[in-house]
Order: sequence, then structure tokens, then C-alpha cells
Amino acid sequence: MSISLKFPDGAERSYDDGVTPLAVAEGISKSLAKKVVAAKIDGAWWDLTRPLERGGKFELVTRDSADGLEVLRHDAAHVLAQAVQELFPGTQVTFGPVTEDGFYYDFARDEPFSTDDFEKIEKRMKEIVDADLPIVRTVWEKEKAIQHFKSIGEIYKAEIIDEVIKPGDPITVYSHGDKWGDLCRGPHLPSTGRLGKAFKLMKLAGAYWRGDQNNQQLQRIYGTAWADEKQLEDYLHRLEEAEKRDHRKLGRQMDLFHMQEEGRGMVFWHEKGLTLWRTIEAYMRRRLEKAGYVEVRTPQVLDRVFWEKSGHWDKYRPNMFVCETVEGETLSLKPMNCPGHVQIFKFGQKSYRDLPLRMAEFGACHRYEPSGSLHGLMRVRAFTQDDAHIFCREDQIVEETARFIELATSIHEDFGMVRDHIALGTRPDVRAGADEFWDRAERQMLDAARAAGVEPVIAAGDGAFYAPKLDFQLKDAIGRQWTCGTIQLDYVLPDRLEAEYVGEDGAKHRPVMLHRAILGSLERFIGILIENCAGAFPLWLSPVQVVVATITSDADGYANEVAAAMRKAGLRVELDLRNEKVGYKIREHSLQKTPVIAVVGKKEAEQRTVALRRLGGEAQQLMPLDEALAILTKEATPPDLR
RNA sequence: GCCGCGGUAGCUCAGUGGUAGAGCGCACCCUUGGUAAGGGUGAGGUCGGGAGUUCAAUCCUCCCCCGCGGCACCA
Repeated sequence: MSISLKFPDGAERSYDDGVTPLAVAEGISKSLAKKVVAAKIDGAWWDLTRPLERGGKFELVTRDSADGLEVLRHDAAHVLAQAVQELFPGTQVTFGPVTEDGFYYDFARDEPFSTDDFEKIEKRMKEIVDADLPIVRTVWEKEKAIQHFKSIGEIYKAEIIDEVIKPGDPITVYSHGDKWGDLCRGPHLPSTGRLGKAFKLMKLAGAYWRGDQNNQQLQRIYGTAWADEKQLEDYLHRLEEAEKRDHRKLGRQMDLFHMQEEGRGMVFWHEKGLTLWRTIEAYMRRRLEKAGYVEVRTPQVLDRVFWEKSGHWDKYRPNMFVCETVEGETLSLKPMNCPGHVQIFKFGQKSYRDLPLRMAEFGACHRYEPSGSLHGLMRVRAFTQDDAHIFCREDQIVEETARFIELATSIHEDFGMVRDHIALGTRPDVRAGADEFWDRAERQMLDAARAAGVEPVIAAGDGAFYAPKLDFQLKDAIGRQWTCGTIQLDYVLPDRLEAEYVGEDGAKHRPVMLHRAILGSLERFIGILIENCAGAFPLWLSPVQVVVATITSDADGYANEVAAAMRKAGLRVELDLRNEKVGYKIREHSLQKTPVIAVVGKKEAEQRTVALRRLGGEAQQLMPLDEALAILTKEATPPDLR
């Protein structure tokens, strides 16, 4: 018998039945056989040493491909598990998948691991690689497998097989020589030697068994693994680079803000940080006004009774900052702006002619977030949302949503953020409302996205419990994704708080509410902006736009004139008259990420010119002061005013 | 909230069972220098907080607080 394999380049060749992918690779070239880690037959994974059972579309997966890396990392996880079990007898294995940059493995062990153990574990892993143990795949029957894992004390594995694998489905176990084996779907390398040594253990963390807080806490060891040493080094270098853009670090270095322990999750905005904030806020106000929004402001603290009516007291209480007065009232800081906006909507009568009513607020909210979730500006307890609620009729939902998508897209672009995709969060398992409602609501969101020329990616089950939503996924300069901007449909709150408008028919109707934000929170968005540009803000956003630096004190008088002229032209300017060398001043302001340094010395003073030096460049642009003013003010104009 | 790691000068970090150091920054002095660090001098610390062991604790033990990395959470 022979089988026919169809290769990606279109070639088709026949082989003897039972040939292994490794043998096929060897038949093609020696170097290919060296690089190959697994195969795919009609898209399904196949181990290199497992005899092929049928022909079809055939692909050899090499270690430097994305698929190949996945195989390597999976093997790295197994080698890690073997090393750990050999070094720490009594440790149980649970689950060890591949991640974006590497892998992890969750272990159950009474004593804690320490990062000090990493060296020892890595050493043993390398010994296992050197031993080049053959990796053997065996197929088990469910009951037998459960018994086997129970008998060797691996209760977690037994539980997975028992609960996750359907009766009759084959169970595969991969063994490293006769020393070690693990339940696994595969595929795996033919032997441990093929893994190579471009791996490193990275960090240690707690994790819950099957991701559930009520379950036992396991110890997770994270690692990274690559096709070769060079790739590993590049990766470690990328991590260092990412660390340099950490907004917490830059925030301190650039004197933008700070946080301290008496106010966990709360931000002290310094002058420069607040300048950034105000620039963004002013820009947003202009954009919202042009887009037909009205701006309001609602109380910071409201009576418990109010939150009971809105439903928050019931559902959101653990996250609310609640306080009591000497007179015995119970109040709460607002965790959200929506109920407040409904009050403004309800004040007086609304007609269908008032709809859609787009009500915006830079709403300062407080939420008691779990201590372990706090993270710089990204996750805080006091934050300001660029919030708005659009009150409209049901037949206006699609148009309003489409308009919002266009507005948000344009704003994100103005901030230099690139969109990856828009996600449509559909009905979650636990939800309010009948299926017909969800069918309609999801349809409306989808239609709206398409009306705005966007095909959303479906995020099944990610909707709010009362309605579907669209989330904007942005991608920053180093490829990380952030959710900025969301629009959620809400039929529940208007009903609960009895919002009404008078329709064309003279009868009272319930409006629909669209909750929406474009930046999310100002705090978080500023954090993202900082990391996106590594602190080097575009001129219009930069807290300090120009530093006028003198060469010698001869130029002090002229430097003052230059700075004054720039300020008059609306630029944010600092003056550096210190008795230091220019080189020193250049270095210091460059490290502060000042976009433009205007150097003035005797020559400039005589000619009434300035020498501009841009951040990141070494060239000097010598030009008359008037010309510099014209160029810089033009460049510093916010994008919506250009 | 849970697990692991950490907390020493304004910042970044070294260090020791006998109460402490560097670089940068800061102050003062000298230097007026043409595009990424000119030189000198000096000030600055409850070694996160509390308790314990010890003749003696920044160091060892325990508790707490905070930070960092994950997990869980994030209508």
C-alpha cells in the first residue's frame, strides 16, 4: 500500500504506507530534517515519528515557524515538569500550556517554590535535553488512564481525564524515555534533545486550579522558549525595551504624577501631568461639542437610597466607597455616572424631538478595586471617564452607534493609536432578557458596525449581562493591545429609573441608553499614551513643548525675549539660563523628552535667530525667530484645529 | 483578595550580627563653555512599621504595611 502526500508547494508524491514524517523530511534534505519539529496532515497535528496512516495535504513544521515554536514551547513545558518532579518529589503536575512568548506549567506542591530554585531547575532541564530522551506517544483507554494517574498520585490529571475527556475519545500520553510521562494532546518532538537550550524560566506566580478562585491555589512557573539563542536574546532585549516605556517609571522621571501609599490607586497629578490632562480634555470637549453632545456634571456623593434605586447597591456594593455622616445618613461616592445622567434626562419633560440626546461628562468615579489588581495609571480607584450616554429611540440605535464608531475612530487616530479590531461582545451565559431581545440587539450592533464600514470580530459571551457591546481594540507602538472605547446598549437602566419621553403619538415611551466612552478613563489613557510614545509626546500634547537654552550668559536677555515671544504665540516654554554647558543642557532636556530645544548664543542674539534641535535628531535648524514661531505654532496646533 | 519576590539617601542600587556606602541629583564655589555629562567642596538616612532572639539587629525570627510579577476580579 502507498499513500500520497500533497506538499504546500503543490508537489504530490507517494510514499509507502506507514512512513513517518521524519523519514519524509530526511528524504527531502538533511537540513530540513534537522529543523523540522512536527507535521500536519490535512491541517491536523502529527508527530514526526508517528507512522502516517493516510495521505492528504501534508506540511512539515519547522522550529522557526510560529507553529513550530508552539511545539517547542509545549515540549519545554514538559521538560520543565519532568525536571521539577525529579528535583521535588511529591509535586503533582496539572496543566502546562503554551503562551504568546513561551509557556507555563502549574504545579501542586505544599512547599512554595522560590525563584532561587530556577537555576537548579534550568540546569536539570538542560540535562534532560542533553540526555536526548526519546519521546514516545501511547494511546490509553479512559478508565485505565484514570486508574493509572490515580495510582501514581496525580489526582489533578485523573480529574482532567475524568471530567474533560469524553468517553471513547482516545487519551494520549507522551513519555520521555522510561523516566517520565504526561497526559497530553501533542504533538511533541521525537526526543528531548531536539528542544535545544534557548529557553529560560521567567517568573513564579500563584494560579487557581482551573482558573477558579474557590479551588486550590497552584504554583505556576513561567518560561520562555525559542528556536535558537539569538531569538531568545532578542526576546529578552524586547522585554528590556518595554520596561523602559513603563508609564510608572516615565511618569516619575518626567515629573508627570506620583502615587503614594496613603492613597492606593489614587493619582497625584503634578503640573506637567495635569498640563497633558488638560490638553486632552480640551481637545475632547471640542470634539464632543462638534459631534452634538452636551456636557453636564453630576454629584460626587449620593445617598444610599439613590443607589438602591439604580440597582448598584445590590449588585455593585463591594466596589463602592461608602461613607456615613454624623447625622447617620449612608452615602456613596459614585462608581458610575449613568444613574446621574438619567436624573438630568428626567428633569422636566422630554419629547421625541429632544432625541437623540447625547449627554457627556468628564465623570470622576471611585471604585474599590481589589488591591492586587491596582497597576499604575492603568487600574486605579479614582478615575475620570470620558463618559457619555446617548438617550434615543430604538430606531436610532444603529445610526447613533455608527456615528459613534466614526467619532471614536477619528479621535483614536488623532492620538496616533492604531486600531487592531472592534470586538462585538455577544450574549453571556448569565444574562437578562429573552433570546429574541438578544437576537435583535446583537443584530443592531452588527448593522451599526457595518454601516460604519467595520466588520467586528465576534467575542462570544463577552457582552454585558443586559446587552451586547462593541469594544475598540487598539494596538500600540510595540504591538500590545489595549481596549479603549466601548459602546453598550442598555434597555434596563432607563426602565429601572423610569426615564420617559413623549412620542409623536403623544404617549409616553422609554428611551434606550447607549453607554459610551472613547478614551475609557483619562488616567488609563494617559498611561497608554505614555507607553505608546515612550514619553516622547507629539508636540501638541507635550507638557513642555520648547526649552530655550542659552550657551553663555551673554544671551540671557535675548533668550528671555525668545521665550516670551513663544509663550505669546501659545507655546508651552521653559527657559534654561543655568550656568552649564550646552551639551549638558541638551542631554538633560533630551532625557526629559522635550520635543524642541531652541539654543541661543551670541550669534543668534545678534542675528535674531534660533537654532532648533528636535528630540531624537542631531541636526540643527538655524532660522529667524519669526520663522521658528510660525513653524512651531503650526506644528503645535491640536489635530482637530489644523 | 490569593501565591511568589522585594522595601537601604530625592532617584538607581551595593553592603554588613558591632547603628552604612556608590553613582546621579541637590547646595555652595570655580568655570562663560557652540549641540547628549567641565572641576571642586558639602549637606542629606528612624536601613518600610511593630514585636521577639541577642551583650549588641539595617542584617536572624514572627506579625503588619506598601511596592513589583502573576492569578482571580474588571455589569
